[in-house]
Amino acid sequence: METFNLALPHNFSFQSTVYSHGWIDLAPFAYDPDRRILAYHIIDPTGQTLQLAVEYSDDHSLQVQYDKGIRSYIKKVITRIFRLDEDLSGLYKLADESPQLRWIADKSVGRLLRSGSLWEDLIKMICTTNCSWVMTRNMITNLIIELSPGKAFPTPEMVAACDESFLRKKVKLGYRAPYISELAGNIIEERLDLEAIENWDGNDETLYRQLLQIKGIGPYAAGSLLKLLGFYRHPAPDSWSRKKFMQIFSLSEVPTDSEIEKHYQSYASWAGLVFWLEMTKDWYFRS
DNA sequence: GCGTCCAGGTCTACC
DNA sequence: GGTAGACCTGGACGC
Repeated sequence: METFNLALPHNFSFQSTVYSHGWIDLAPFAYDPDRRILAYHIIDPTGQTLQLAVEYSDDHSLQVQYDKGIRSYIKKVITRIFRLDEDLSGLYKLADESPQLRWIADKSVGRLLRSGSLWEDLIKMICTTNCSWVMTRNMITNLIIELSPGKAFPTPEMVAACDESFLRKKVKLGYRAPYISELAGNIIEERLDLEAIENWDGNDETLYRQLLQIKGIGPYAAGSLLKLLGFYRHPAPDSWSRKKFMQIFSLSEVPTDSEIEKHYQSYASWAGLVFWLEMTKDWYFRS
């Protein structure tokens, strides 16, 4: 195994990023909470599967171990996963000005864990819709077991090569199979440019509408993907966070999405991230 | 053991 | 533009 260290932003928290949402629970991520090592597999552009292990180092850097591959590519992947190039100064300024939100800056939370690629994030997001978390986990695990011998998340080419009924029955994607099959085909045949989405520097509402054009991506999934792309305006609540909001604010019934949006609208471009952090605040105060 | 509900929603047809 | 019904699956729950 080879090793290198990656410098970190001063307000980076390894634990807060790892536990920022459910992605850590989905393969090919495998986290050892005792040793605090995050393992991950990814298929590089040459088609070989790389094995990575990431650990927080006391000198405030990430120690990255890898079995093979080009270091610059691995560095790019790790930077994407941990959001190392994300500028959250606006969020922390907002948090510093509010006693209610000060914990956000104190705990250095706000970096949402991502997969090694936007493609992987897209498929995982579709697999969170209209099902329990156990099913999401099973679908992602099945995709890897059935399609990718090296334990990494399969590429669009691997998915597009599969029969739709195989994806539906064997991988157990159910009615999501044609959506995911079509998405893989659109990427391969360059009808959908993931690079353009990944490097988006335009209006976030335009990007939101573009994401909604993808079959299987509705308001919840598009809003959640926007957060993973660094645009935090949309709360994009789901059934879990609606109930959590109801519990936190002692409401007698589940709030509507517009009620949630109204509650956070003063946070403007940070509204969606503040919403998610408030809903998950107890995660960061566990012993 | 069996039936029903619903989960980190979305799509389509219809009005 | 708003709404009803369908959609895979499997765990939880009531009976």
